[in-house]
Amino acid sequence: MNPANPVQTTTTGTRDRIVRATSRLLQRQGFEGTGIKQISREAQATLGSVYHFFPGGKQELAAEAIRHGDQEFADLLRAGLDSTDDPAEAITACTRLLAEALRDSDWQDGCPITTTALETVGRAPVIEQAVTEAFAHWRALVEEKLHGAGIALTDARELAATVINTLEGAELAAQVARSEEPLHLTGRHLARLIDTYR
Amino acid sequence: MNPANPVQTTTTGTRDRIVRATSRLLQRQGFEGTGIKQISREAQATLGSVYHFFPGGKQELAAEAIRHGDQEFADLLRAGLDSTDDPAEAITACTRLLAEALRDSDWQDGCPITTTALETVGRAPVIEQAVTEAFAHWRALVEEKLHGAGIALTDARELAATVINTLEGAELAAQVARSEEPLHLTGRHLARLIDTYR
DNA sequence: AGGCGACTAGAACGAACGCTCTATCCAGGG
DNA sequence: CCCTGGATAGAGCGTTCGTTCTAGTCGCCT
Repeated sequence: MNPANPVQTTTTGTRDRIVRATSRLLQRQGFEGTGIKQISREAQATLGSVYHFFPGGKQELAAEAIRHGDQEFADLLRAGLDSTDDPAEAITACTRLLAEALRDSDWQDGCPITTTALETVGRAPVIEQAVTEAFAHWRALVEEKLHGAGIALTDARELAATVINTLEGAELAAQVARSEEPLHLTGRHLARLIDTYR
Repeated sequence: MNPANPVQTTTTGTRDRIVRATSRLLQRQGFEGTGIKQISREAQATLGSVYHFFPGGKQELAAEAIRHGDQEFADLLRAGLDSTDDPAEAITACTRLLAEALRDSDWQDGCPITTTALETVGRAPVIEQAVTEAFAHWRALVEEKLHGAGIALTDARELAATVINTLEGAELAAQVARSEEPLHLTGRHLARLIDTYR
């Protein structure tokens, strides 16, 4: 319990496995379609462990998994945005990364939080909070890039919101159609839109 | 059974109530979150009636409900698109209608098919088929409008895809944020994008 | 009048759900 | 050496799930 001590590895190991497994399952089958027992099985943990770490039950666990997905998506976004100085090119780089990840997962891994967000909107405040924060987080990353490239702050903020929303929609379309095209197309259109602001 | 006869009212009444109730429930709570018993309760029908009209069970029923939602959304889209000749203005009219409908339902009724689409992608072919057709249907409506307004066919087709995808993303954002703003913002950005093609 | 098919009605099935509970394990401190 | 408390383990609770099944009602055709 000494805060100076390194965290014990077994504990964080189990908790972390549970969160990761939950995040992936929510991404692929949504909140209602994922059972706690399936999570514990997939995470190689027992039911007891799950409720030990998440006494708030499924909702608390899902909220934590959403935060994990938030970070995951933010990492991909950052990788795309940092790949070039040009803001329009940077967005198309993001769509390219998203398309690759989606294809490589056999069209299974779309946005890690959208399905759960839609299922629980207006009925699970703990989860909704995590979702709201994730979207704000992603918008902030894009906004910073656009503003840093010389776009006026208000324009950058508004564009960032549309960029994130459009990426969400394109990812959904790509997943349903099992095709990278909606994402690539969206990349081109977003780049064109951004270029009208310079 | 004479095809010239008017359809018997009671039969279509019950079937129709079941489809409508299913459509609304899928829109609000998704596929996994909606039970057949809840549907029969809400539709004022019995379990027997549900399985009588939809022997394929939950999936067949959901597919039919998706087709219903397809028509519903298409009607709204047409209303927006027909409200003016200018294609860019027409799209913002659509975002306005969507924002109103969402607000008036207390942020409950987003896109009627997205949640179910995400939950069942890659695991319920009957539903996926209906989803694919709905998206294609909506794209076609927008494409026709854009092409009719003088935009080249290829550009119109590509733009239509992005328009639909972006509307999906904006509706999701608006629902989560309980705000009309993402939709209005998207309307302005899409209009701007479309205007670059003229 | 009789029968037939469309439709309604809901009890019952096994399986799975989220969650609670008790029992056990085990490392670190007294 | 035992004690303590975090962590693991899984049986079992009551409920609901999707589906099946049998029984009954009703209107229409011959």
